[in-house]
Amino acid sequence: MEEQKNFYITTTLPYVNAPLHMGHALEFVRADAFARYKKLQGYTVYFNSGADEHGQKIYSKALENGEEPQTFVDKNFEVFKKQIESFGISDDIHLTRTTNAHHVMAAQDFWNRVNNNGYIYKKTYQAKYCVGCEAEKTDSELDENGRCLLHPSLIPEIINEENYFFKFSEFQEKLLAFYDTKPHFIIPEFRYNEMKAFVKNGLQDFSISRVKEKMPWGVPVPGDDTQVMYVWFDALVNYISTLGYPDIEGDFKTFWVEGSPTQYCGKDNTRFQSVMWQAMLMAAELPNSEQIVVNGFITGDGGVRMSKTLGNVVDPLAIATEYGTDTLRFFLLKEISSFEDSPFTIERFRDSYQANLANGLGNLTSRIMKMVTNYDVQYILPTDTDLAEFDDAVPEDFHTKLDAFDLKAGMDDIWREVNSLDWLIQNKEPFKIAKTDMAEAQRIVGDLAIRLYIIGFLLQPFMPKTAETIMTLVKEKKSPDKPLFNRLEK
RNA sequence: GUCGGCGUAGCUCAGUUGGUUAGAGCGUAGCACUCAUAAAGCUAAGGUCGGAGGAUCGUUCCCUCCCGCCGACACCA
Repeated sequence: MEEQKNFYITTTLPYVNAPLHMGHALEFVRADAFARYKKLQGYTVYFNSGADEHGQKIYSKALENGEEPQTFVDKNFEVFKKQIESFGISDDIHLTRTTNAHHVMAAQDFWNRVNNNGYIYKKTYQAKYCVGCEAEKTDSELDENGRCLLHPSLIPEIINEENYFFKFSEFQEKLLAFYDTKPHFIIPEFRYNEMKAFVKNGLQDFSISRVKEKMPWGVPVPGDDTQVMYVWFDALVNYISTLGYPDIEGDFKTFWVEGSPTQYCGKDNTRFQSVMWQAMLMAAELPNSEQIVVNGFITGDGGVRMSKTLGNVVDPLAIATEYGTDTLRFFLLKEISSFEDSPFTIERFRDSYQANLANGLGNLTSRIMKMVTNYDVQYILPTDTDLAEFDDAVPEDFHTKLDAFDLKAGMDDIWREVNSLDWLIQNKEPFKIAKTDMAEAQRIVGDLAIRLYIIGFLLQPFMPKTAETIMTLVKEKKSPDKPLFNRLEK
């Protein structure tokens, strides 16, 4: 019997107090494309995402709206589901909610496990609190004088409170040893180097709870009803609570232990996923993640940050609505750098759409399929199984690039194939040959149709609807009754 | 401040383990074709490879310095 191939992939869980932005879309679309790619390779895939629904920001926002926090997050979760639908995310995605009863139980179990192993203790935590913001501030949110950036006239209050702490400091050596065994644990490499440097600099214990009196909206700390968990022991545990943890048989075994757990995240999240979460897993004596893939940020023109003030924000939902889900996916996967910061502007988006989809892939499909129908071309298509093993059909290094999470490079390969088919038609001129030698024209067009089919096949993880449309047209020997991608007027 | 990275055609980026004319895609201009969404194809214009100095027979690619940009240096999902 063939060996069972399992694969687990997850995104980070967005906060659901605001609409998803382009960076979220990027993370969802990349993880989804990779999940689809693995499925095509015969893996049984568990694709996880969800919503982080606890914490101060959500609690405050709910109160502002005069709603119960649970009502507020319930409502937002529905909105969230609609939003990721417009990103073309696979139907079989598993969505974890951190307010879900099983997750709450799992977070508490995880806490107990770490606590029983002796890695949790209580001590005084000093937080800086800005009265103007009514929120705790981190050092990076304060200026060089220790003042809040938004309220520089106020001196932040120092709040002393008893919190539970995680003995992060005990994991420096273990983490470094773990990293030594995993040369590609964090992708790209320069992020890995940053994290190694961070760990080598020494680790300090971090606080993992808050006083319930001040912030009741969280998972209760087991055995202490005066405290709730802070984000780490709550949200991060979703990656395994979704798999049925604390049951460590079943899906947990299949996908976390044997499924090469792979986590996508934005670059601001690298440390949480690849250092803190890994130490937490070690403390719980559970297996570590297999790989952390770190995206860059999406910027406005010229690499500047997107902001309402600058008016350069591009809303992924608006793009999906106006141009289609696959077009949004296309741009994110083909034109946004796989690992570095990258600009998304409507002008770039439209330029790329026109060149690669309307004039490129869409037009190519029309011209080939029109000849197929006009010349009554016959051909035999490879089966999907053939294609999966038919290396000649796949651009060289295509799999190597995708396996290294360079999805953009894979897309570039596919478009090289699109361009070469356009070139072949112009170069061989089957439309001229058809006038004198129909058999030869049919042979040429038949080859083109098969190669177009392969493009459709390769495109499945990236642009699932378009891929299906192309494969169906070629299978049924039909020319499209309308353009796949309409040209844009200038 | 410490550590790391980057600066190559209008734009986004490849590349060179130093060696004759520096590449791609998009955009721009021209030619030409007709199967196609007036699309595709061909051709062309466009670069002192951030600046200065050094090592070398020779460097955009090595070394030093300078200028500019970015990231990490913890409690930010």
